[in-house]
Amino acid sequence: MSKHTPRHRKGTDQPTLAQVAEMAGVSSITASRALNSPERVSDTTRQRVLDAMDHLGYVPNLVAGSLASSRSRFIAVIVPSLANAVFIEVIKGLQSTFESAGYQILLGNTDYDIEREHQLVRTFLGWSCSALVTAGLRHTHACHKLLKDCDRPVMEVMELGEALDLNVGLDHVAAGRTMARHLLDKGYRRPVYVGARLDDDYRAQLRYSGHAEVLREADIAPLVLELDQLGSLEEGMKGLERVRNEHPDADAIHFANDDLATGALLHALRLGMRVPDDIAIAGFNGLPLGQFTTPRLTTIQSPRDTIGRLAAKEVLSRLEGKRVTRRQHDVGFELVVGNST
Amino acid sequence: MSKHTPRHRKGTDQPTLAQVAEMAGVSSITASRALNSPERVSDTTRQRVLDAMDHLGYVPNLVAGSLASSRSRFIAVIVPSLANAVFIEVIKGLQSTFESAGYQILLGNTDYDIEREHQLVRTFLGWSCSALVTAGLRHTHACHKLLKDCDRPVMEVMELGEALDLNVGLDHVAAGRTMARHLLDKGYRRPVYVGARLDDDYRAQLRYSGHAEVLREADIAPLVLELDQLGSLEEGMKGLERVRNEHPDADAIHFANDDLATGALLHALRLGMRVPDDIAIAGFNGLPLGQFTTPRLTTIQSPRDTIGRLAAKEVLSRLEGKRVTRRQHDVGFELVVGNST
DNA sequence: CGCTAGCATGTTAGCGCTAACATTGTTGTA
DNA sequence: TACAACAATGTTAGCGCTAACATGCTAGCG
Repeated sequence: MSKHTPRHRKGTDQPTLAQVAEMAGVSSITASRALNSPERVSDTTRQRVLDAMDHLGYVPNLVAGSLASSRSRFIAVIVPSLANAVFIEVIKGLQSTFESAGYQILLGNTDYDIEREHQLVRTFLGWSCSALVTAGLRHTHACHKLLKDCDRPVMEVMELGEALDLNVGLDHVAAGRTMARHLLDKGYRRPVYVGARLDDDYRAQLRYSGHAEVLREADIAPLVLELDQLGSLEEGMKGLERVRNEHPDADAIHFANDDLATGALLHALRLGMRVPDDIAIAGFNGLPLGQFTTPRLTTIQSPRDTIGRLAAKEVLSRLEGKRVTRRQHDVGFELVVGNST
Repeated sequence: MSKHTPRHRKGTDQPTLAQVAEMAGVSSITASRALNSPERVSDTTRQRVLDAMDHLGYVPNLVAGSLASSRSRFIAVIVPSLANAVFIEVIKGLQSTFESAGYQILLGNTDYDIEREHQLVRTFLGWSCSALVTAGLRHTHACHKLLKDCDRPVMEVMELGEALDLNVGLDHVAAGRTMARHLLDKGYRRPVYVGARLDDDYRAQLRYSGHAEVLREADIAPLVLELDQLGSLEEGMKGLERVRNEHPDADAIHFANDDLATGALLHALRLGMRVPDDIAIAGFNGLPLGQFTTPRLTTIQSPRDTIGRLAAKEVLSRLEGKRVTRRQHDVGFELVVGNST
């Protein structure tokens, strides 16, 4: 015979919907509806409920709501780095669109580690996120499976290719080709591609492969040089130094991004080098920074804000149940010719 | 007489702990413990449970766990803007520290609107966040109350002052004074303070008040000029133009931040002006950008990464139940004299 | 050999909310 | 007048997990 000592759990001592409902003299489901589907409750009742909420300082417990409805208004956003302005701008685009649709962003940072991505995906799925947005098409096998089977919109951004579900980005190989062609057209014959951690930042590697392809077609052996830090002015400076030491006859540097390129450009000017006469410098991204230097940086403008906004818009259409016709969107890119090449 | 048609709810069709437990031949609480307090389960049992989880592709439902335990491992982080590198760096500092302690960051962006902050605080409390970190000491009355009564660590960062609970930041008035003094020491007598949206970015306003104070002590009437965009190179360029039109005799510009200052500096160089001879330029923040120009920008270095890390560390101590002795930490600042003043 | 301490595991009862179905009253219409 | 259609509200039963208490078993001790 078990004795029935009544158990007690702590909970938060916040007011609950039931208390609000009692105060307003309605059932708790009515109080719930007053908040979540106000059109299903009469005006007078709704007002009484809202007054009671105000009075008690009620804050809805979204965890409980989420469990009951098995929907959270979370969007998981997974990026490889916060140090790079590119991802920040994509996040901004995503955030403004999702927040105005009443979704909350759950931000995860992988530090360019796909194992970490897998872990983040698990966590976010555990929070019943409504959709996932992740940078890139490369995942661990397990993560790929998880994303494929998770039965909610999955958006892969930044690059185009064979995607799991939705895909917004640009063709990085083509971008690399475009810049390499520009350099050849301008008469440079000994360009060096300088990136950092290319195994991790494989989009930079894709751009390099486009670059190398064009050079080989012109019978020029491609040269590549790899740095340690992904995108900083400081590291760009080191990049310039290393090119001067290791490839003293180089006539152009094609940097993997604008941060590196601008760092090198400003350093070159400081050393009294003439850009582009002594050495030409090109970047990738089209950050404002590079457009404020003298000479202006030659770069490739990527529509980062557009990626964020478009990705969010497509995910929202899916969440609203609309049939999505196009799963893939190429946002393109634009060669911006400055005076540094 | 009610008929008892058995009801069915959908849920997610994901495997549950109960299924894992059944497969492993244990009760669900044991399966739960195998994950959350492994030291309370024997090695063999734990292994059987973990195998079953693997086999079923189990992903823990964190929403349910959170509801049951009324703890969420979320840290709410509220910043006024993502456009500003300063907040990004603070976020990075917070993120790396919290993530390695197993907490997930919930990011909110107020766009410098304290009503929006209030709304975000409500949402995040609704998610049972373990702690809140917010930028600044100014809140709506209702938000202040909510934060005061929410019974979890609240950390206010960026500026020092009368805080709700924990506080990590620096003295912006003193920073403004320091830069103004530097300008006077260097012999400038007609400096203009240039900021943007000072009512919203009230920390810039605080710096101005320090600046103005020092000028008045030297019997110089402070001048201020207000721009529309908070921090962009482009807007800094406009700032320089406006100063030239509206205060043609100005000999120095004290910008509210380095983005504006650097934009003005690069623009001045492009126009062929001599800096600091024709006009001196100073900033605030110590972004790498300003240290790469020629001349280097005079600015005030704020330890942004430290703010993030220290804030996270203090919050974690509190979450781990340690008695916190100091609620307030002044991270200080440092005048960095470049060649632009 | 009885007793206690402690470890491994189980039973029960919620956490606070909402889906699904049920009930009541009110209106329109043939 | 009867009845369908609908609008407003209520009842019940979970969502999947873990806190709190309960139990059984082994080891250690005088």
